[in-house]
Amino acid sequence: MRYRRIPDETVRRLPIYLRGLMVSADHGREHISSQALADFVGVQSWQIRKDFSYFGDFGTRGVGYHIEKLAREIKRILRLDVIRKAVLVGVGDLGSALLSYPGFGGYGLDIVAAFDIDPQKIGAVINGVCVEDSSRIDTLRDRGVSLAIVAVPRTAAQSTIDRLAQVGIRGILNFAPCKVIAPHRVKVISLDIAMELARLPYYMPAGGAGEHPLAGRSSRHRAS
Amino acid sequence: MRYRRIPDETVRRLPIYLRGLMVSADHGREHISSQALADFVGVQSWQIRKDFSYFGDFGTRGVGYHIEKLAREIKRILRLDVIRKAVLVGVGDLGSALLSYPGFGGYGLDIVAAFDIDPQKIGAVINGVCVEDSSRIDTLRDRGVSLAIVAVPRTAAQSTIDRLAQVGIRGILNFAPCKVIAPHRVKVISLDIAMELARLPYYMPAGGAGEHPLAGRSSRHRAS
DNA sequence: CCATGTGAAGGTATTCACAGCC
DNA sequence: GGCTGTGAATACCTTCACATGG
Repeated sequence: MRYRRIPDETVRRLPIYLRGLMVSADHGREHISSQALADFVGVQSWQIRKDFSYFGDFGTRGVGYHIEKLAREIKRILRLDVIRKAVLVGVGDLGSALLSYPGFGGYGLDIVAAFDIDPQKIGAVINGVCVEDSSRIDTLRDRGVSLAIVAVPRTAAQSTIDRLAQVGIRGILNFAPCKVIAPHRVKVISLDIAMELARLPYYMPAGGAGEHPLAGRSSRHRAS
Repeated sequence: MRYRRIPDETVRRLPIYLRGLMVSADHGREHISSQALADFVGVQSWQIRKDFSYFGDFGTRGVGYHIEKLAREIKRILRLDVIRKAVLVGVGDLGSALLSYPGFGGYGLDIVAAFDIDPQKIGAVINGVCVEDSSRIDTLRDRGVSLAIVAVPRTAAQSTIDRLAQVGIRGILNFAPCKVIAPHRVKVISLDIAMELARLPYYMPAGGAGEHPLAGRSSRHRAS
């Protein structure tokens, strides 16, 4: 059935499929079955078919999915079919690493500017991007940027996000380990690296010292 | 009711509560209500109470939760009640940033070693940790390390994880953008930064160019 | 009274099994 | 024969409403 609402969990998996398809496309094959893609990306084949079923029929029965076409379609759905400009705020260790991070290009994401309040850092050029003073965030209004990555200390996160929201940024990836709020028109996704690592010990099978008896090995959902 | 299985989604939120409690403890208060904690961490109050209900009665009706006691209890459940040693493999830009990342300590996580194959990097000291040759991963067997962070290129991820599994690592946080497999006794959580950023455009309310009509503003689950 | 803890209801996502089509 | 697409069944999680206890 076409055009049901796409579940959030499906949206979460679409980039995984896209990543797999982009790598898979290099292998020279033209079509791929849900089973083959499943093996490649680590999701069950029926889950893949179900996910794809939410937005029409891309597959050919008996053949599989046309890799190129499917990748294009997923990009369209995720709105990754245009180059999108992003900026980085907070050029600390993590921020610098993100500026040099090669993975964004594959999704059509392009970091075009970086900001920091530290005079020592302003003027530095990292991976072709010049670090500007944070006060110049205001100039973003006219630069056609829709995305921002926030890698500032916790105490500066909320004010940074307020500022970005004011100048028309519409999506923010936040690395600061705290709750932040933004206007409805701005979507924020938060990523707390330490928290992810902190989740690991719970799932590690017993084997060290005193262990509690609760941890179920269940996890149907997102294994990671 | 005590001792039902703890839902995965609850486990995912426990570190959020812990983070909030640790910050909140500094404010001098001794007790906190589910409502106050809810406002602070950005989760609904009944969700918090439900989550806590899976592992016994920590609260006092009419008063709230004892911050110190609750934090200790959450740490115990997440098995963060001991200092855990972690290692980093892959000292590139991201790896270096992670070595300097100050957030792990709060959860009792301590990065005690780092590995890379690049001779240029071996011997360097970052944040008090000396970079060793990757061949020395084998020496981990006797160093009492249970966690590893993998920040190597995609092509090296699987072999790195195989190696870590062999020497007794039991939990891995993987930053390489690909599917990886590990023995059952090893829990892997994967984090693909570019993929998170790629998820943003889908959720950004219309306002630019041609937009598709599907994006529901639903998202009951994890807003981020 | 105030705030917790929890059955019950409601909603969402996963999993199955197979009809339908190439 | 092989593979997709999907209703139905199942499992899980969220949300509500209120009994229960300090």
